[in-house]
Amino acid sequence: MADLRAPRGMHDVLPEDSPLWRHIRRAAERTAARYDYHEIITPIVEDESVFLRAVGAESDIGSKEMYSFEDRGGDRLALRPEGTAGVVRAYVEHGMASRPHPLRFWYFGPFFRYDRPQAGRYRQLWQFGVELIGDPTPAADVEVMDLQRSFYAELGLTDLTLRINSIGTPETRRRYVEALREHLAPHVATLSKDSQRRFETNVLRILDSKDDAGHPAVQSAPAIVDYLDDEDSAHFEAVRGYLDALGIAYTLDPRIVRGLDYYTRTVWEFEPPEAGGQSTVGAGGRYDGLIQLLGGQPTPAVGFGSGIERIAINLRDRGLAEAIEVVPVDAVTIPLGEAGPTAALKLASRLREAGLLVRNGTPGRSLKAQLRSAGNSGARYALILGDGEAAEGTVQLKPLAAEGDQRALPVADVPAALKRTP
RNA sequence: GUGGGUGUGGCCUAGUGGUUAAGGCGCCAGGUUGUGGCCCUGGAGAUCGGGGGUUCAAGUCCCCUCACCCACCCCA
Repeated sequence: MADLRAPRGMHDVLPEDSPLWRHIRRAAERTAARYDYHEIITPIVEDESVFLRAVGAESDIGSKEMYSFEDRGGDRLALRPEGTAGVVRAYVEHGMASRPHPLRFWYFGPFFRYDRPQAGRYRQLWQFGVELIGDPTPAADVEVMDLQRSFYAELGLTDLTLRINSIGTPETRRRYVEALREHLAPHVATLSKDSQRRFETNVLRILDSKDDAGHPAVQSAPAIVDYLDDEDSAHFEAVRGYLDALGIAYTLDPRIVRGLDYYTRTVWEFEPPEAGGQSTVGAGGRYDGLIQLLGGQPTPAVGFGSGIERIAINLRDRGLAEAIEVVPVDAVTIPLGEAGPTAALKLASRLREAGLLVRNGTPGRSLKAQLRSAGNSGARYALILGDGEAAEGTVQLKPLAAEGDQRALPVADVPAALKRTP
């Protein structure tokens, strides 16, 4: 066992895993472009207060899952635990309020949460997310949901279920929490230990409890949608109408409550059909209060974040990861003798300028060893260059994964011979 | 933070308390001087996660610890 290893909960993406990641990233880029979203790249580190104000110092993320530290100048900084706060900070800092609204952003990058690792949960995780800022209409919520749906569909994940809920305003939640507490109070003693704890700390979470899912008091609990005011109700109604019009299937789930403080009104999650532990692939919601919270003008906004690792897990589970195309090597040079290495270097360079994908062989190894390694690389051709070939300006073109017989040909003719036939 | 499971070369695995820890995959080399894939031969590579203990003897039993996996919790 190596004594040096990646930090706990953090993973290397090895070259053999990269094609899958690139595949996902490209799907994200293409989807965002189709909806006219623009990439924003914010620092991986922010002032700690950016996150504390956004996610709430009381939330788990804010209170115990942040990688916070003091830099040499004494500033309190933190590795970003999520994407929205940084985007909103940039929006406010750069005075984007004066740009024509709405504004559409997307991001793709690593995030950090100090949490105990398990399946689908990592201390460094990657997310693709979008933010639509300055559009208060229900159509904006649905545009973002539809973008997310389209992203998954492009990857072949067409069986995810969309669950939605509305959690209204902070005021709605306050009233609802009160009602919920009142409803559950007589039954606290019969709930699980975790739920008893949550009764004090975070009542909403009881609705999410695995242990108490079948508990009569939990099943008969009031739903937050019944506590929405007229405007929030109308908004949610409209969201559902648009989803229906688009033919996007969804289920109402009154148990989606959210750990982050900044969400308002519509919240949603995409989950695989056989939902297990860390199964949510991506989740989003409206956050009409956040921009003001971070020092901007009151501005409505909506967005989602989606975990790349969880997407990768789902693609692998469904056998969708193998189908990803890897561009094959066109040729491998095989230098032999005294003059081979120079000739190989020159030919390889020339072929690459012609747009071909060429691996240069390692001088000094036997022909047999070089051919073996060339064959394993999946290359279409081997280009054998020894003293004889160098002297007469030719090369032995040997098909490996391609059709045909080996033949000698002038170096100048190689680019044409290697041209891929479509 | 809580609970359960698992740690043997790069990977997968074998190994009733008893010589130098075995095999497969992979890697390297060779099977005559320049021709891959199949086959054959050889080689490199493991202080059996780490530390303590029991024993004449520990990969094997006990304790501690670390890591990974899984679940809770939490979250996207």
